[in-house]
Amino acid sequence: MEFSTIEIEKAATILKLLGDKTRLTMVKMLDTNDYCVCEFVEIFKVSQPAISQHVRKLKDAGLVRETRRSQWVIYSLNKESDVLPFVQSLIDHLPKQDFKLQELEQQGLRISCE
Amino acid sequence: MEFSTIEIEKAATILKLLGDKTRLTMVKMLDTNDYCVCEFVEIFKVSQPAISQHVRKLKDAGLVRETRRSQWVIYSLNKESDVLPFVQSLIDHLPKQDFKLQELEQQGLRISCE
DNA sequence: TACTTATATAATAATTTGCTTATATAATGA
DNA sequence: TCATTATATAAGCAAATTATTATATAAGTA
Repeated sequence: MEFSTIEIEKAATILKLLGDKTRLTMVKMLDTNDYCVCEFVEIFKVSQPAISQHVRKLKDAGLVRETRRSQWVIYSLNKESDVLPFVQSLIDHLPKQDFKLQELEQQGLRISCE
Repeated sequence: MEFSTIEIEKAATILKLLGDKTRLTMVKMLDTNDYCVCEFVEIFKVSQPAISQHVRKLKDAGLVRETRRSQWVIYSLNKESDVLPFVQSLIDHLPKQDFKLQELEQQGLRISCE
């Protein structure tokens, strides 16, 4: 076997989670940068509660972590997730989403909370 | 880029399709053997129409092909699907399901339509 | 031809999903 | 303290999903 394997049931759960364009894009974006909720709101053109609900599902699956930095909550990929290798091999097939970050910057909407 | 990429939207559609334990298992099984509907019915403990509906979704996505051999309809992976590389890299992480075939054979339920 | 076996399709019901709006909580700053 | 900004949670609703049962179609066989 080439790779470490993951139980079919667990894999199906992850695939279902990522079988949504918004969440899949979020995970691909988080592969190269951290993002706060308000940035996702700008990018995905849906309501703030909708975004909160998506990131919550990712968090419940252990795929992302959240860190509060003053009034913002920053989301990042959880490098310690046991399913990350599986997820990583999957998102490696997706085109980079860096242009979304650049759009944010051009609109002056990138958060930098230092 | 290491791999050929697949559009995010297309990827999300495939992941949603495979985000179901039954369909994901089917695809993993079809990676090493062809199966007919009645065999899937035995294996998955759901009704025959439920199985037909699952394989239909896989077929609509171009992931499997069907061949009629006398009264049986045999399903196989469509080697020409443009998303097969993506799907393949994903199911490579799943444990082999050969034991299911062996169970079928032990119960005398393996179809051989020659 | 009539019966059996294998499969597909239609109709339907229960559950889940993904959004919305309204509201609560948490941190910041005047 | 009070207002503002960022985020989370709750409630409600429409659409999608996945199973079921009933029925249609297709092939094989007596």
